[in-house]
Amino acid sequence: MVSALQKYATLLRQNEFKATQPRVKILEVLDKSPQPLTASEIHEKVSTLDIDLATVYRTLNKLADAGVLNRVELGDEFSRFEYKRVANHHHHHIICDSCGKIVEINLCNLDAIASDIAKSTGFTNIQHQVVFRGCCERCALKVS
Amino acid sequence: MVSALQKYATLLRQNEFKATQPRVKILEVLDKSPQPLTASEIHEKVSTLDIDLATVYRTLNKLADAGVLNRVELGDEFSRFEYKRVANHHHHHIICDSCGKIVEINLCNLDAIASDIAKSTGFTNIQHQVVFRGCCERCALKVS
DNA sequence: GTATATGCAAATCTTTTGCACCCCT
DNA sequence: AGGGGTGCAAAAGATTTGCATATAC
Repeated sequence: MVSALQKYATLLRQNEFKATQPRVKILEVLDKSPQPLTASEIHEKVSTLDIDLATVYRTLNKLADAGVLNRVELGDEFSRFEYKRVANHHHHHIICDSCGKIVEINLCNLDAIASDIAKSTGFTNIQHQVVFRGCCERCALKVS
Repeated sequence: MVSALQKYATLLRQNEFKATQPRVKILEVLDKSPQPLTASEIHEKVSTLDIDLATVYRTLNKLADAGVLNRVELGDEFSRFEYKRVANHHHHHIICDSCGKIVEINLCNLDAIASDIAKSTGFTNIQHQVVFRGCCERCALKVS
């Protein structure tokens, strides 16, 4: 228990942040979540500590800027955040249009396309961001 | 001049909308724009007619739902809209991180990936949405 | 004439910010 | 002790909505 929280405190100090209770708790919640979470979802999950929503936002922004978290945009009005488990591990997500479930996708062959785009548009330093949407297995059963 | 506006009026009536002045003007602005526009950008461009921003939003949402416009999400806080020139013409966009310029991308080989994802995740009916970001030629010159 | 669309104002929702106080280090 | 971090409240910015009036058909 204590050692688990130490892990987050150490991670914070390594990135020149003070290891405060709100930050440790937020990291714990994100580490344990199987999918990226919105600020509001995180705020609910840490409600036992009465952490202010503004603190959640400030923490998420700072940790994402420092590279401790990934900021995930899925094309709706929310920014989501996920614990970065492997440094720079490149992946994408698929979100269920019906229930909002999000699953990680590890296939990606867009780098070849990027060089074609560079050639045709003159853009350089091309990054990409992909979101898949669909209907998850559970929701497919409900509908039919 | 009149015939050009007739084109939008006809398009509106074909989709069971009344051909009002605000709607015709909004369609004209989007048709003439080389890139997708935000509600606020459209509102500025139609400022000669004193169209309310709420009307712009309502028009954009209805026309996008009806399939007359494409709703474009580029991972920032704005929804953008583009005139649909060819029915269901599938494409993506690249946006310059420096000046915000948006260019259309017509390459897309993600359909093959979609079937792999279906196999590994159980999701069905998979759509995708891709945003490329980079530095456009003009901005690359400025920086160097 | 009637249903629909618009303008105006107010509300909603996510996210940010100012400021006084608190607590890591 | 000192400076960053937090809570609280208010603000900001995109988008939506209620309602009375205006307009297309």
